[in-house]
Amino acid sequence: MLIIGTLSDGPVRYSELADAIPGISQRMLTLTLKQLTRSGLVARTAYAEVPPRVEYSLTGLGTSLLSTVLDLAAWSADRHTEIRGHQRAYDARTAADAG
Amino acid sequence: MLIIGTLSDGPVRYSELADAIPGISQRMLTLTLKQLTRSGLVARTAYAEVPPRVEYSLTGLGTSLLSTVLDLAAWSADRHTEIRGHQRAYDARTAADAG
DNA sequence: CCGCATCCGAAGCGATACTG
DNA sequence: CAGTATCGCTTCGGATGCGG
Repeated sequence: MLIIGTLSDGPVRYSELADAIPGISQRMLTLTLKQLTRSGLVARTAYAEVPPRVEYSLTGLGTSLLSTVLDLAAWSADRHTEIRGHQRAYDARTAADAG
Repeated sequence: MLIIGTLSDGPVRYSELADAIPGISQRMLTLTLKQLTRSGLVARTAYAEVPPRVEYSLTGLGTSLLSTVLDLAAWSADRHTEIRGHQRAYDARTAADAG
């Protein structure tokens, strides 16, 4: 989902994806990009240059998923604080039960 | 996501969720329900009966995510065959490269 | 010089057995 | 019925090496 969202503005390089999605491991990024490419949501373009460059972009199929993903991202951003509050309250309640 | 979608029609029992989501393990179902409850998306209601009964339902916060989740489910159902085709083509190409 | 395959210890999962 | 505790195996993250 985060990868799809990051590709919304056009082609993005591998290292730019890694920077745009903090916390993702190199392994997971490579693996997920491979799955997305395999499923036809993302296109991979390698340029035979020095230094080497690989760009990933959304296909038509990938773009058809974009609006839903952006909806989800907006929902997540809007409710993030509220959800955090619920989690803190829940954890406090759980800690109280444990003590 | 599948849990949210399953709860769209009203309260659902634990075992009904397990039946509605084939392939999910007991562990993952319990763990995910706990996370959703902790985040305030799902409410857990236990009835002191024999046999015991526990119902899970969407909160207001959970319901606010429902439309996006249903969009995603619809997209998934619509594009499923197309995506499978891409995967098969990709695998055939990969196998050819390997051989 | 970037992108990514590979190796290793650690964490997570699914299946099973068991409890209130 | 609705979970929790345990075990074996898969998968993950981080470090390293190499092809293009």
